[in-house]
Amino acid sequence: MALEHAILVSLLEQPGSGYELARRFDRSIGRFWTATHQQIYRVLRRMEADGWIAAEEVAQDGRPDKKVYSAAGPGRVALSGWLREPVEPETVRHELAVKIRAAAFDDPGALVSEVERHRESHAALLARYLAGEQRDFPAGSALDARQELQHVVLRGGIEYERMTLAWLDDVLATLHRLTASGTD
Amino acid sequence: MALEHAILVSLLEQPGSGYELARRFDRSIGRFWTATHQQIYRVLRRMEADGWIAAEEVAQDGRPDKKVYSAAGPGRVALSGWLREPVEPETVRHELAVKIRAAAFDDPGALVSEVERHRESHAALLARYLAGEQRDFPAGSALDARQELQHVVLRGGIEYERMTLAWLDDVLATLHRLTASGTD
DNA sequence: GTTGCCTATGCAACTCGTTGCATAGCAGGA
DNA sequence: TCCTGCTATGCAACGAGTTGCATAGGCAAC
Repeated sequence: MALEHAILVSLLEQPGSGYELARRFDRSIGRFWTATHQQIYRVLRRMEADGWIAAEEVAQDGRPDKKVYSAAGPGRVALSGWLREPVEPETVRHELAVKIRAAAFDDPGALVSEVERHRESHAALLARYLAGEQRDFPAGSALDARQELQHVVLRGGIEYERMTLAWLDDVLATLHRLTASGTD
Repeated sequence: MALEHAILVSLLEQPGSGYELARRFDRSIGRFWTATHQQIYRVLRRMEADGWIAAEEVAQDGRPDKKVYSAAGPGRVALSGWLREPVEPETVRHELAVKIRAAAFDDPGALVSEVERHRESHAALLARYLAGEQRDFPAGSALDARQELQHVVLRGGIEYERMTLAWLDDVLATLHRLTASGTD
C-alpha cells in the first residue's frame, strides 16, 4: 500500500524512468522498501493515471526510448497526507528466527553454516553503509534538511547491522554450545 | 512461503487448533512471523491434505468443537529439509524510514508525534520482552536445547528493541534540530 | 557471427495476504 | 433483555507481490 509513496519520495529526490527506479530499489531505497520492476511499472501507470506523477518521453540514441517520471502536484499532496497518517503495524517476516526455533526439533549444528553466511552478508552490508556514510556525510560537513534526514536513516541501517552482527555471534555461540554438549 | 514452517514449529512446540495458533501468532510466534486466522486456517487445511499434520476432533462443553492439529512425520521431514535450505532474502518494508526521507519534502515537524508513538510502543515491547526473559529464563537456571534456542531468539528481540529505541531518539533529536532551525 | 548481457517496457498467470462477512453457542454486564 | 465479546471455523472477493516469458535494439567478448 505504500509502494506509491516510496516511489514518490524517490522521484522527488530525483526524476527517473521505471527502469531507473527499479535499479534504485535494488540499491538505496530498496534497503527499506523492496520492489520488482513489475510492481514498479504497474504502480507507475496507476500513479500517472491518477495524476500523481507526470511522464515525459525521452528519446535516446543507442538505447530504447524511456519515459521519465517526476512527481506532480497531486502526488505531493498525497504524500503530505500520508505523512500525517499513523503507520500501520509492519508485518514481520523473520525467517532465521523461525529456523532457530525449528532447530530444537532437528540438529542445531545444521544451522551453523547458514548463520555464518548471514553473518558475512550483514558484515558486508555494514561495510558498505560505513563507506557510504564517509563518502556522503563526512564529519564536520554542513548538511541541509534532506541530507540530515537521509543520514539519520543511514545511521539506523548502520546500527541495525551492528546489532544483527552481535546477535548472530550470540546465535553461533549458542549453537556451538548445544552441538558440543549434544555429541558428548 | 514459510508460514507452513512457522506453523509446524509452533505445533511441534505444542499441538493446538487453528484458533489457538492464531492467538499464538498474535503473541509469541507473531514477533517474527505474522499471520491472520484466515491464512492459518487455509494453510492448515493444505498441510493436513499433504499429510504434514494430523487433526483430531475434540468436543468441548460450553464451547464449539475444535480440531487439534499436531505435526506428523512428513511434516518433520519437510521441516528438516527446509532447515537445510538457504533462507531467501527477506523483503524489507520499513515504512517509517520512507516517511523520514519523505519529510524532507514536507514539514519534518509533522513526524514528531508519529515517531514518539513508535518510541512508546517499542519501549512497551522491550519491557514485555524483559519481563518474559526474567520469567522464563531466570539467571543461573539450567536450560535444555529448546529453551536455549528460544532464549537466543528472545535476546535478539530485546537487542532489536534497544537498538530501535536509541535510533528513534536519534531521529527525534534530528527532527527537533531541523524544525528549530527551520522556524528561525 | 553468435552468444550473452544491458537498457527499457510490458503481458499473463499465479500465489500470497487482507478484508469483510457469516455462523453459532455461551457468558457477562447494562 | 439486549448488547457486547469470546471461542471456533469458514467463504468470497479483492489487492499485493512473484515468476516466467516476450520484445527489441545495441554492445562487447569469444
